[in-house]
Formats: sequence, structure tokens, C-alpha cells
Amino acid sequence: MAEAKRTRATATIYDVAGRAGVSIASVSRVLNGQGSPRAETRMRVLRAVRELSFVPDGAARALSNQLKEVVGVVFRRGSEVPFEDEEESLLFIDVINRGIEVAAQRRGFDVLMSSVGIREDGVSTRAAAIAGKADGLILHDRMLSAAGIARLAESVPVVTLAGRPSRVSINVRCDNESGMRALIRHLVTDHGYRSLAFLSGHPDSPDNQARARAFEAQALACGAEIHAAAIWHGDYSASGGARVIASLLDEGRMLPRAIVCANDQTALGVMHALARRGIAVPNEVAVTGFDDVPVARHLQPPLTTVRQPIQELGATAFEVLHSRINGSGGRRDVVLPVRLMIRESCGCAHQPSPLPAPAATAAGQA
Amino acid sequence: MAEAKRTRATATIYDVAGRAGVSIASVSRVLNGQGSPRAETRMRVLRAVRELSFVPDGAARALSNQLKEVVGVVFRRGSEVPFEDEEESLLFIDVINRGIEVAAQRRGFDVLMSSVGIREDGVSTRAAAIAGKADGLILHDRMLSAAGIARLAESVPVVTLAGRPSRVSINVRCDNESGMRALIRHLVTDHGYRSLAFLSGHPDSPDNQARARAFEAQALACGAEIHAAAIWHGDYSASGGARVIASLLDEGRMLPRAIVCANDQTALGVMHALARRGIAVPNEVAVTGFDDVPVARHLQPPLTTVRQPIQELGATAFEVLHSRINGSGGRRDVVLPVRLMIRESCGCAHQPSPLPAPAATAAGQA
DNA sequence: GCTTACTTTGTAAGCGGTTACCCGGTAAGC
DNA sequence: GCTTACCGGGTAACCGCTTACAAAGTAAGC
Repeated sequence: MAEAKRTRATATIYDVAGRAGVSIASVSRVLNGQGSPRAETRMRVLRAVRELSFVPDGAARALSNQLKEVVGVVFRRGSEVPFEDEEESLLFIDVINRGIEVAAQRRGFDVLMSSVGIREDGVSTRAAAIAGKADGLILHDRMLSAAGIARLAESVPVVTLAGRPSRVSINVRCDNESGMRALIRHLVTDHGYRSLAFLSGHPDSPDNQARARAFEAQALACGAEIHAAAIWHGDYSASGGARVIASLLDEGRMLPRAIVCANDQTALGVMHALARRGIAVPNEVAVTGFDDVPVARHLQPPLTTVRQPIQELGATAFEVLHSRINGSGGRRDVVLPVRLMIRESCGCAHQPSPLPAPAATAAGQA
Repeated sequence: MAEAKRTRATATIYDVAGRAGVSIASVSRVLNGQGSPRAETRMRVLRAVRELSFVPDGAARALSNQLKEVVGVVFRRGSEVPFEDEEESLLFIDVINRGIEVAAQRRGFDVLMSSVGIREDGVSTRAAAIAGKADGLILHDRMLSAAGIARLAESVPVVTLAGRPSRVSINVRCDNESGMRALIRHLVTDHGYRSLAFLSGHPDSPDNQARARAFEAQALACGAEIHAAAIWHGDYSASGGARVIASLLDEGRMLPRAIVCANDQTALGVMHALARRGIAVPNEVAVTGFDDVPVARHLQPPLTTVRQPIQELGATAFEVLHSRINGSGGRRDVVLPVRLMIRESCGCAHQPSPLPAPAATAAGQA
């Protein structure tokens, strides 16, 4: 009771060695399966470990091994003004993070999560802190400037999501171009819509830029008319999408026949805004998304969108980072395939196939 | 600057010291704001740091400081058979984790997340691994036996969520008893339901046990009849709740007037099952939940439940752990207040207050 | 000019592991 | 019986950082 305070005493490898009557080297060997300790030695060590509830210190181990077995993930938390379901659903980022985590687990790595407030600055400070505690970093979209990434990459391997590869960092993204092309072809060729608009996401997001470019190119190629104006700029959020529609209607502008949103959340906001004004989707205006977040199929009407293999995106990011940590090189620009998910918000009705097939495709294939 | 060979070479404090022409102690002082370095010294160090993109190694720092500034969180990922919304919504655990993360951030800590598969064993191995990499651990409900927790607690401070405090670990939970009492009073006294059943969660969950006990005691006190049978055991999952209802109906058993579920997810499953059989909620059978997860208010009908301050639960867990890490003692059993959320699944219609104000007999205030 | 009292900076001792290297002991070879 | 191998295990040198302690430089006091 005299010195109850400074009982900082968590067992160390020295305590274990002392208790087992062997050297610390032996303890370490037993614990890591190196060398060939005698059965008796092994037993004594194991017993001492058990008796002391010894857990090797990760920091010491990391320092010695030059490997922490930890990867950091930096992302933005929440949006400015959460919009209904947004706040309560697993969105893009969450699903990706889950993918990262599961993949990491398989390799014995753990994940250090660091979210940054939407309006918070000091991202690079935060990222640097995480960098010091991890073997590598995964940065979500638009967390850091190219220069910031370059600086970080000088101290740890960096993988970006939906960004751009650079000499020092690897990027993992989905095939925006072909997804957007398929979507536009469906709207124009299959449905015959002649006027389209692209409601963009964050202007400086590479994903957004790629989608916007593909949209334009393909719409032009299909001979559709494009509604383009400064107002068609959202910010990837549902409230952003709703705001654009509200402004448009307030100004009495004509809406295009189909609104192609940069992502599902934007589409969600657009559909809410249209519903509030009594505009029918898809009969008066068709709406599409991009990503295929889990709620997309439960919207009314179910959202036609482009599915990204979201969880796999996270898993891939981890795998790429992991091999980079282990020194192997590899591609710097990893692109995952996407798939057009035709539901009803585009104008299709209850049928998985875009082509009005002869009433054959009723049963779904899971 | 042309020395591109040992690319594995992340800059160390020695590199910085060399470049700045000072000792490593000075570099450390400048970086940590200790002592009073001369302005010129400071500048030179800072410049060298910038030029080398130096990021101090967290492991080395942790080893020296005896502080990693990391807390670990261990929880179960997913349920056996994900049930509709379950898979796609932020549920109990996710919200708690968010609370932990936000609180940690405020203290400069980061969070190491480790999920364990639902059927995966080796939880204690996993937990031990995390323990080595963190200054403290937060364990979600039913991750480890009391013995397992005790063993872990020998190497790091441990805080459990919805568990039981012990000599070595602190527990943070919500006030199940008063929440349940208020709920039963509402069902029996305000609505006049005479027969109730409690659809339990995992039998070995302290939260579940507390709720079950409070349910029984209060129902008895109110003079209601309790449907109790082996079958009324769920497992906190929506599919578990649905299964119980299905069995009951298949056996042709009478349902009680109100079903009090151990948590919201169970209630979600129950409502789905009842709807499938064409039984009206709340007109034929009332259903209530516990937790108030975000989706609860969007169910049809909106779910009457007991709100736990979920995010705060996580934040509190972190704060308690943090002060424990810093050596201070404190309560071992932290209880957060709950609040009855009256919506419509209990039979109330569109009105927040249970009492039809004017002519009603005043329900006794405790 | 020589103490005295600070201030700023450098040196070196850990922190708790891993592992290269070395040594004593026993088995095998002649 | 003596040399040669081999094997299990101990000693000590890192890993990169913080910090107690000491040294050196500076300003002030007599």
C-alpha cells in the first residue's frame, strides 16, 4: 500500500526472462518461433508469459523490426449539413474503410483511423501525426494537395483513393470513364432522352472531373443536347444536389430530360428536391447516380447508378499499400471495373434489362 | 541532395540534427517546445525538418515516453445473416465508435480499430495484439469473458461497454433500469396493455439481463401479465427477432398485446415479421425497442424506444479510459441517463405526449 | 578580473524489444 | 582421447526518440 501509485509495472520481457530463468533472447525466440529452443525452455517461457500476462510492447517491437503493422487512414467526417438518410447510412467512405479494415486484418495489420472535420484545416498536420504511427497511409479523396502528398510520401508509402497517381504515390480508383459511357448510352440510346445535364461533385475531385469529361464526350457522341451552366455544380452532398435543383426551379429554368449526378448522394438530394416540387421521377425527369451506395436501391424510385466495388476499393488500397510497404513496386495507377446498375429512376420499370425484352426477365439473379 | 540509394532511409532525428548543425537534443526540444532554444537554433532546426520532410517515428517516441497516444477498440463485425437495413445502416456499434474517435481526436489520440468476425474465435489473441499497440483498450459488449478481461487488464487499462465493472476494468453503460421502467409504465399505465412479452437479446449480455429484470419487476408492479417462455429469446439481431415471431405464429400461439424488444434491431425484425403475416402494429400488437438507433424513427410506424446517448457513450468511454491512462482513478461504473422516445409503434399517434392532456387521469409520477 | 547565476546546448542513458555473434557442451569422427 | 560439428542459449548492439545531467558560454556583481 505504501507505493500503490507508481505501479507503472507492466511486465516486460526482462521480467519474463527472470521468472523463467532464461535470457531475454530465449524469451523472444520462443515468442517469435525463431531458432529451436529446447522443449523445456519453451515451456518455462510460456508459463512465465502466462503467469505474468505478458504482452510484448508494440512500440519496442516496431522500433526494432522497423515495422509497426499499422496503416493509417485519413478521411473527412460528415458533411456540412447532414441530409436525412445521409447521417444514418453507411456511405461511400464507411464502406471503403470497412474494406480496408478487413483486408488489413488478413495480413495482421491494424488500422489507425483519423477523421478530419469537414471544415477543419490542419489536415497535413493530422496526416503527419498518423504517418509517424503507421507504416503507410491511405488518403481518401481530396484530403491533401499534390504537394502535401509528395511531402508525406517522403516519410511513408502513400496510397490515395480516387485521386491521381504521382511519382511518389499510388492511386486506386474505379473506371469512371466506361461507367459513365455506359450510363449515357443507356439514357440516350435506350431511352431516347435528348437533353441531359451533369450535376457535378467537387470541382477539384479527379473522379468528378473524369466523370464530367466522359459525360460530355459521350453525350456529344450520342448527339444529345447538354445543359451546361455555372449552376450545375454540386459538392457530392445531398444538400448540394437539392440546392441546385431548388435554384433552377426558382429561376423558372427548364430542366433537362435527365439529370446525371456525380454521385449517389447528390442524386438523393436531387430526388428529394424534385419530389418536394411535385416533379415526377422518372416520368418528367430521369435521375441517375454514381457509386451505388447501399441505400441507392431503396430510394423511391430505386436509383439507376454505376456500381463501384466499394468495399473492394478499400481492400485493394490496402493490398497495394501492403506490397509497397514490403518494398515491392507495382502499378501506380490501379483501376477497378464498374458496372451499370439499371433500376427505375432512369425510366426503366421493374426490369433488370435495359432492353424491353419479351417479358422474360422477371426473376432476379442474386 | 544526390544520394538516392538506401531509399528505405526515412529521415531520423540524427539526419535533422546533422543538417541543422546542432545536437539531436536540440532538435527534440524545438519539436516538443521544451526548454528555451535560441531563435536561431529553432529556425535552423525547423528548416532542416522542412527540407527533409522529417516526421518523428511514433514507435520510438512511444517507447521513450511510455505513451503511444493510441487507444484500441475491439468489436464484432456484422451479424450472422445481415437483415435488410441492418447491413447498410450505421448501427449501435458504428455510432459508438464514432463517438470514441471524436473524443480521442480532441486529446491527440488516435484509434486503432479491430473488428472480429461474428463467428471468429481468437478474440483474446486479437485483443492482446491490439493491447500491445495501444495505451488502453475499449471493449464492446461481450467480447471477452471476465477472466479474459482481467488478464488483459494486467497489461493495459481496459474499459468495457455495456458490460460489468470489475476490480480491474471500468464499465460504461446506460441506465437500463429507469429506461425500461418508464417504457413499461407507458405501455401499461398510459395505453392500458395488460399482456406483455420481453424479447431478449443475447442471454449473457449484462445489458440484456438488466433490461429483462427491470421489465419483469416493473410489469409485475404494474399488474400486467407476462408472456414468458423459452422461445422469447432473440440475439440482438433483426433476424433473431423475426425468427422468434415466425416460430410463435407457426405454432399458433397467441401474441401478447405488446412486445418489448431488447434492442432496436430486434424490434426491426419483429416488425418485419409481423408485417409479413399481416398483423398490424400497433393496433393488434405494439412493439418497442431500446437504443434509438438512427433508423428507428424512419420505420413504419416510427419506433417507440428508449434513447441511449449512443455517441456520448463512446465519448465517455474514451474519456474515462484517458483519465485512467493518466493515472487518475475514478468511478468504475459509469452510468449514462436514457430517455423514453415515444413515437407510434406503441400505439400513440403523431403526438409526442402520452397523456391526452385534458380529461386523462394523471399517471402517477414516481 | 574573478565569482556567481543563468541560459543554451551537448552527451549519454534509458525505453523494450530483436538478433548477430560468440561460447560452452555434447555427439560424432578418426 | 582429441578434434570437429553442431546446437541451444547468453551478451550486447542496435532501432529513434526524450531527457537528466553536465558542460560551456554569457551577463551581472563586487
